Amino acid sequence: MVNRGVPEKREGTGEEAEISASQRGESRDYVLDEQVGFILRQVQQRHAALFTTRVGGDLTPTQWAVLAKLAEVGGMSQNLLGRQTAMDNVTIKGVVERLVKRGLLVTRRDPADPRRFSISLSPAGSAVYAERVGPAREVTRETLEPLDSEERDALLRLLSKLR
Amino acid sequence: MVNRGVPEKREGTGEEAEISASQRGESRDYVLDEQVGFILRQVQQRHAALFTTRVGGDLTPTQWAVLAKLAEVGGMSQNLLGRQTAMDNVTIKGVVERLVKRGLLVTRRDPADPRRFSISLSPAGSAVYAERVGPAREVTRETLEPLDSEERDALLRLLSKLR
DNA sequence: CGTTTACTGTTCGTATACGAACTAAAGCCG
DNA sequence: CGGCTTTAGTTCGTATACGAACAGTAAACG
Repeated sequence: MVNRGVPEKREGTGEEAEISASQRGESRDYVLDEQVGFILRQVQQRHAALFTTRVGGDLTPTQWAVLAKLAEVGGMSQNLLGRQTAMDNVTIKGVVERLVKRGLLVTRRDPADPRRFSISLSPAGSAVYAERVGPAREVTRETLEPLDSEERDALLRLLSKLR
Repeated sequence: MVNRGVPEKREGTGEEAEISASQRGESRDYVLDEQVGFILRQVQQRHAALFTTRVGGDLTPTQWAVLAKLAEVGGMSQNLLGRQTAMDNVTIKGVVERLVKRGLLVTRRDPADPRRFSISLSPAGSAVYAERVGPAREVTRETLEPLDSEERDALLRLLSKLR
């Protein structure tokens, strides 16, 4: 049903505004709703909404990722933490800053390398993690709820290939 | 106390981090890298990077979505456009605003309903769409490149269920 | 040893994304 | 008609996300 041949070609440039490209039929079928990037964005929006509902609006998915990673492997430098949680060094800085301000993280200068400082969970951070890891699992479960067990495995396998 | 045979490795940063929940074994296995939300975020990051490379940094995926939707179905109100492109009314406002400022969109008040105005592509907007729809297709192709044809269909089918 | 390169963290600017609260106008209904 | 609800669009505030450019230090290497 979907045209898969993909012969690339030609754009007529001199055109009138009101007649859309697809209406002229000159560009084969670029349907927004079928583009993987657009679908991905919507799935992530749904996930984020579930996260807010279940885990709570005072913790965002990115902030949770930081707490979870630190709970998982312990303290590490800010930049490494960013890499482990898929954030660039500007983003991780902001996230850490806000979590420190809320008392969930503690930072301390690394004596071996004065450029970096080690970041770890505070007792309050550990408590928040312990308290919300259940809801966080629920979010994962609910996100995948429309799929059966076999489909879930397949999806995670395929998505992981695209990371 | 649940002591499984899974040895949690410490990082060699030479510090005594808090004892993590997973190290205590009190929370069964919440591994960030296996959570669908975390994977989704990474896949979207990869897609966004490809988009910037291929389509160009002066157009974001969301801006492209607006152009593509308008090219597909023609003019419509701002809020409807937002719904069609999966943006809330605040986000779509900002996106439209920036595209109007760049001359890619035109707006005009709806005489039948003075609250709303109709948004459509300007000639310049149509030209930009025609010029970049090819690269945009490339982005979709490259994003899915790690998968074979069968896997791509499966992924899109599964993702669509989670929208 | 000193130079070059790489890494850590920073600030600045721009662009999504969304909750909350608001104005104004349309639609509905008794 | 008048009142209630819904919708279209706006403003404000906060939180990712990332490119670009920067300073300071570590590491590599000749």
